[in-house]
Amino acid sequence: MSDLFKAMADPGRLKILLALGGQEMCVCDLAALLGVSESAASHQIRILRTMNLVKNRRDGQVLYYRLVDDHVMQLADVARDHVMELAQGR
Amino acid sequence: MSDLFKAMADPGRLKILLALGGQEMCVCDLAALLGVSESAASHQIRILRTMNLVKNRRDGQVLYYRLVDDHVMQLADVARDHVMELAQGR
DNA sequence: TTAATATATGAGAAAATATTCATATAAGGG
DNA sequence: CCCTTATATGAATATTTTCTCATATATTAA
Repeated sequence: MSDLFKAMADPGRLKILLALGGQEMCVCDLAALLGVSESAASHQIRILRTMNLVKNRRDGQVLYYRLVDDHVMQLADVARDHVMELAQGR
Repeated sequence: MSDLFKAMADPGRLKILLALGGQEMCVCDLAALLGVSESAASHQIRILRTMNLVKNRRDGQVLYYRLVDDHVMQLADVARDHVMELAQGR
């Protein structure tokens, strides 16, 4: 379980996951989204792949990534609630 | 949001949080639970305190820690589901 | 088959995190 | 008061993680 949270614990990886909740994206899109090199984006998405949070589909030269299931979005929803409630309380 | 996941991304901190879901515990209990020094446990719980995941109550010399709200347990439940489903699928 | 593009990966440098050890604070008991 | 216990914290070290750069693989186009 802590590995799952670790996968979501990096701001870049979390951005990737949230983006993939809305649509498929390739590595180059993700690199642009994060403002990092494609190599760095590839290293990050490899972690998400290794942990079975995302899977891909090849279309020609391009690999399109998406979430494997809905748990990531559920986790994000709860986390958002938590953060919003904290922000309220001050 | 990624900070919240980061707090839960360390196996020791996650153990602490899960334990505190069931009952209040002091630092020395937590150190024993994790099998680490009380100093190390204190450093870890400070992170959880700083991130507003736990709060404490003093009773004499002892500080009893507990979760601030139910979000942590909700996150743990979803994470558990995810991990179990993965384990099924192979 | 060669060249070009997209992605993956290994090795090492750089950055972040955890642990240990020493010391500090806070409370209670003699 | 001093002593003990519980916890906190700072600094240094140890460990882990992320990024960069070079190179490898896969696919398509020429």
